[in-house]
Amino acid sequence: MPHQKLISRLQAASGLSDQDQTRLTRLPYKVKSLADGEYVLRQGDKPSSCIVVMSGLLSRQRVVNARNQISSFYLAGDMPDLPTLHLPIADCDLCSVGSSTIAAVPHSALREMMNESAGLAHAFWRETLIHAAIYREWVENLGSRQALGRVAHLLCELTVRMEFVGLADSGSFRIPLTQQDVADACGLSVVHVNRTIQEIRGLGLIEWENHTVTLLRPEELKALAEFSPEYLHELNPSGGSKVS
Amino acid sequence: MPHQKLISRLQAASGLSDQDQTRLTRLPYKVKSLADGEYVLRQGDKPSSCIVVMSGLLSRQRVVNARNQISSFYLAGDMPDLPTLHLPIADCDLCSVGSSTIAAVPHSALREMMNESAGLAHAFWRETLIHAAIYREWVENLGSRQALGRVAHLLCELTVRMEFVGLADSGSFRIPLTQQDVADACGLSVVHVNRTIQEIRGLGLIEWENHTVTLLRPEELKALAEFSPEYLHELNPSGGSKVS
DNA sequence: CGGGGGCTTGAAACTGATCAAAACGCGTGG
DNA sequence: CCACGCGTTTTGATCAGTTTCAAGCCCCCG
Repeated sequence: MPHQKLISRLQAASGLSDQDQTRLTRLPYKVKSLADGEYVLRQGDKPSSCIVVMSGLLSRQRVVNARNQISSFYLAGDMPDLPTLHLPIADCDLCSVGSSTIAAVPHSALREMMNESAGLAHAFWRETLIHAAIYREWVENLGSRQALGRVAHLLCELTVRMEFVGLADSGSFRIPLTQQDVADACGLSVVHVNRTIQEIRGLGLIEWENHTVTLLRPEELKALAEFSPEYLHELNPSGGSKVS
Repeated sequence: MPHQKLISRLQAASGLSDQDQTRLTRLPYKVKSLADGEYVLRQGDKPSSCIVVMSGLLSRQRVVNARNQISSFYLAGDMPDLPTLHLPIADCDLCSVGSSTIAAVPHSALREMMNESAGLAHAFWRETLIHAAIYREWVENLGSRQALGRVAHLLCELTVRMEFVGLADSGSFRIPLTQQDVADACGLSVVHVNRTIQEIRGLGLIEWENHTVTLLRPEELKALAEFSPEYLHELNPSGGSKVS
C-alpha cells in the first residue's frame, strides 16, 4: 500500500483488471523522505526511475526571466516525472514544498509492466493527458484572468484534486504553500498575492491559516474563479467529500 | 502520403520499424478542408476520430473571463485532439486559423493499431508528452515574461516547429496569424501586441508582412525571449534549414 | 532570548488595458 | 474601374492593475 492513492486513481479512471492491479502492487520501489525545499530532480537530469508522490506536495518549477515560475503542483498519487519514461531529459526542476515522501519506481519495471499490459499503458498515458489538460488550464488562468480570479482558480483546483485523493475534508485541507509559492504559480508578486488573499478572505469565501485552507462558500469561490472541474477528468471519486 | 509529416516526425523521434511504418500508411482517413475561422471541434464534443493537420494552422482556444484565450497552435503533422482517444470529452474548441486541410482518422483504427504495436503506442504517447511540455512552456511564458519576451518567445517556438516540419526557409515562413491571434495567445491586448511587434521590428530582429514572418537576427531574438528549444524534444530534424 | 522567514501595510512607479479614432488594404459589387 | 465596406493595423491619450521598494510586525524555532 505504498502508492495506494495512485492505484485507486488509476482504478477509478480505467477500471483495471485484477491482474493489472496485482501487477501494480508488485512494482518494486524505494521510499524516500524529502525536506522542505529539497530537489527531487533538476533540469537536465536523466533519471532512471519515476516518482510517485506518497504524501506532501511537489512543485515543478524553473527560473524564467529572473522569476521562479511554478508550472504545476503534484499531490499524493501523482507521478510528476512520468514523462521521463519517453522524454529522457527533465526540462524542469522538481521540488518538495514542505516535507514529502515519495516512492521511486525503476523505469525498467514500468516499461516491462506496460509491455505486458496495454490496459496499464493506457491508464498511465491517460494520467499524462490529464496533467496536460491541467497545464492548459493554467495557460488560460495566467493568460486571461487577473489576480483575484487567478488565485481563486488555483484554490479551486487544489481543493478538487485534494478531495479526489481523499485529503480534503468538507472543503478544508492542509497544504504547506506559502504566499510566495502562490505568487510563483500565479505569475504575481508576493505583495499582490497577499492583498489578493486578503480580498478573498474579506469576501468571506475562504479561511487560510496555519497551513490549512478552508472554503467557506465553495460555490461563490468557483463562480469568482470561473472554475469548472471537467478538465480534471475525474470519474468516480474514490474518497473525500464533495465540495458542492 | 497524406499524413506524411506526421509519419516522418514519429520516425525521427522513435525510429519505427518497417512494419510500423506500413501500419501508419495503411491507416484509413478522410481529408477535409477548413475555411478561416471554421471550427473542427467544440468544447464538449465527443469525437470518434482524431485529426491530423495536413496543412495550415489550428488553434486550441476557449473563452475565459470574456477573453478568447488560445492555449496552443498546431501545425502540419500535429494531432491536436489525440487526447480524445483516452479523454473522450473535448475541453476546448479547435479552430482553423486561415484555411487548413486536415485528415480524420477513426479512433477505432488508431486503437487497433496501437494494440498491435507497443512501439507505435509509445510514439503517439510521446507526441502528447511533447505537447504537454509546450503547454508548460506557455505557462512559464505567460507567468514570467512581459510583453516583449512573450511575443518573441512565441515567434521562436513557431519558427522552430515550422522548421522541423520543413515549412520554414532560413528563418522565414508563411503563417496566417493576425495580431489579434497573437494577443489571444500571449494574454495581451491587440493594441499592446501591435506596439510590441513594432518594437521587435524596430530592434531589427524580424520582418513581418503579408502573412510572412522572417527572423533577421535569430540569435538575438532567442536571447530576448530566453528561448531554448530543448522543451520541444526534437531529435534528428527531418527537413528545413536550421535557424542558427 | 534572539533571529529569521513569512505575512502585512503604504507609497510611488510602470506595464499594459481600455477607449477612441484614423489609416490601410483588399475583395465585392455596382 | 471605382466606390464601398469590413477586418486589420496603427496611433494617441487616459486609466487600472500590478510591481517594486521599503519598512514593520508576528510568530515560530533554535
